[in-house]
Amino acid sequence: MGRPIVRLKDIADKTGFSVNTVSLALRDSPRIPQDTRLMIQQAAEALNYLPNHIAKSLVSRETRTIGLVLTSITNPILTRVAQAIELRLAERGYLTLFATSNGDHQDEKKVIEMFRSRQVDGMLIYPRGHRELDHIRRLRLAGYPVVLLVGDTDAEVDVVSMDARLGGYKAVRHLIERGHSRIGLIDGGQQRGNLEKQDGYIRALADAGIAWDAALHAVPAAHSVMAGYEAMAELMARDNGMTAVLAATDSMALGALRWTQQHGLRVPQDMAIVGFDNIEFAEHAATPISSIDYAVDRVTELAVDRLIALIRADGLPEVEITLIEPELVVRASSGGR
Amino acid sequence: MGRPIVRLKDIADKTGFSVNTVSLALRDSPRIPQDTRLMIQQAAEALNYLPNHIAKSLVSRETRTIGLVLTSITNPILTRVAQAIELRLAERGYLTLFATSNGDHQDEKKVIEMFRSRQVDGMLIYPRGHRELDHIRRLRLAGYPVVLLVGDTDAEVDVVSMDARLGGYKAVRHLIERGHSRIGLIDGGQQRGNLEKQDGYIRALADAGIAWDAALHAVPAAHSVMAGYEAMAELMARDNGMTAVLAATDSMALGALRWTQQHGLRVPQDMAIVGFDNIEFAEHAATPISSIDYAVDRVTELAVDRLIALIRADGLPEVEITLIEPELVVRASSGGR
DNA sequence: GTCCCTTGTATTAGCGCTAACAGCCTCCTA
DNA sequence: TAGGAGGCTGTTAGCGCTAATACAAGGGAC
Repeated sequence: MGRPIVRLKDIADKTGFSVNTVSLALRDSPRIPQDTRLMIQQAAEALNYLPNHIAKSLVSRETRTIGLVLTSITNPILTRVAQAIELRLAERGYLTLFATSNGDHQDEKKVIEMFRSRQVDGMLIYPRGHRELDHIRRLRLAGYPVVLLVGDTDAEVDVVSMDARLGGYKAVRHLIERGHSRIGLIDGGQQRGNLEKQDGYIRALADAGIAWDAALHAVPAAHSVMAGYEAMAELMARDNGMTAVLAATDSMALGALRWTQQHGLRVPQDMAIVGFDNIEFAEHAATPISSIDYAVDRVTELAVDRLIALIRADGLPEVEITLIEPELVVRASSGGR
Repeated sequence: MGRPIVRLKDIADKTGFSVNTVSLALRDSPRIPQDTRLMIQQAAEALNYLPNHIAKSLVSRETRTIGLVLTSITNPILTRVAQAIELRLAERGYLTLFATSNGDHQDEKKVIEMFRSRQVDGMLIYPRGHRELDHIRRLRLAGYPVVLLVGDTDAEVDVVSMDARLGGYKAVRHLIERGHSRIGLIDGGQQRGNLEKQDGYIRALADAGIAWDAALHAVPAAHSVMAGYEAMAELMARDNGMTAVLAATDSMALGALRWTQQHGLRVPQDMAIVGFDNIEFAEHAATPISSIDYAVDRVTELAVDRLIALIRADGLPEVEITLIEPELVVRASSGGR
């Protein structure tokens, strides 16, 4: 490869100053007179000098890099989150190292180790599950700035997240207000806030005096449109009197909608549908789908703010859990407009 | 933050060996006898040692990091590409530094400089446009491994990409075969392969003896569903006798479909629709949409292979342009099945 | 003219690691 | 028993940069 690497030394040789003087001049130190500074800066420009960030990091002990750990991105909302985070971090002068855990606990641990080895200044993590946060807690205790992008009040690590429980609650309450009492749940499995969604669902039902009914509960293997379609088929086959359904992601809600279309059900008259995340395709579906909005901007902004606050902090600040109240966007699929 | 950093020195102090011996032992050098090696490795484990990748990079002159430059991710296909790339690079021991250019030329340049400054081993770039590749060509000439993820045969830089021109050609030929001659084009502007798509469109028409008609051409500002919807409205308002439409992305195709639904047009009888990228939501739309498949797996695999080959290469290998022939997936929106 | 202070610069050390080399044993061979 | 060969480990230097310190020259105050 042999790239032509221009170092401070080369500028020093060219201008006749020492490496240290060049370093100071390029950093606009007042200790170097203006004339000298300009001359050195011009020489640097002429040589097309680019500072070696690696060497700088070794000295300064900060890389200005943060690690973003995601599970596999099947859910479109995660990509929006990732992009928004990258953008906000870039604004603050940080680059984003990116890795996916594939929803596997061992992989998640390995990825975090890699990031540590590369001396990232902090990490934003979508953990695989809520039950296994010990390794992340240890990270925090070791003084590593970490913010989880999903979590609960008992995480013992900083969290900035959409309040999925409240989202589930709001969605179901909305359906109950529209007169539904047999409300299905297409769940998302153990991953990423779905236990909270399920919990919100259960509480809203309970508050209305409606008991949990396993016959109304489906847990597909994936989060895809197809998974939603099949879950809907399964629920309908059970002949459970269902008149409304809540899906843990909009993709699955779209799958459910598709099933109703193909089987001659009218939405919302025969079947009301509510999804999660409020992705673009939910709004523009054949029947626009009501959805719990993810508030990507607020979540990512607060998460990045918090992470940078942790990086700048001295000691080990108190854990802060920020759950953002999500809005329900009512559309035709649940009788809106 | 003051994290407790364990260095080789700490292991050396604990075991009584020198730093160098420790370093060799941890790298399983045959020059260190087995017993010593084991003992040192255990000590390292006990201290929870993690090698400092930054320091290693400074010496080895490789960071095992590659930079991925994307335009803004509104197009869902880009996120799939990004994820697939991250995965393949991870398999080969590389981490992915991630940055978006926002479709701005200056930002693109700045991002590339940042990556250089951070000594990435190579870059994968979705350039903003095809007309401004000079800075990337210079990168290549300076010996930097670069692969473009979109491009044309005259790029003078390595390219691995879907053959968008051929995709456009195939889509239009398909529509012509189904009897259409007034075929609209909802274009994607100058960005990311859309000039090629347009060119394919024009050639297919020309081959069938049909002239280009500006009245059938719309160029929305974005790639969103809404943009497709509005472009469709604009095309229909022109009263141009259009019976089929090709959209440069599936998102826009979905917008076009939505317009037809709201205005009582039957698809495909009154209006055939074909999109690009074959995203999940195209397949499961109210009327499943025909689409040119992106072949994410092949593109990303070949791109990563090529990049790593360039990284390992000695000199400056010949430019290699790989355009992958895309398949047309015919669905109901253009009369399939 | 001495002293001190400022100004501008060079020198040195060190970040954590690797690579090249040097040195000291022990053991074998002639 | 001298001499060499190997095995094992330590020493030194250097990656490109920054920070601390040293130092030389010039200018003022007394």
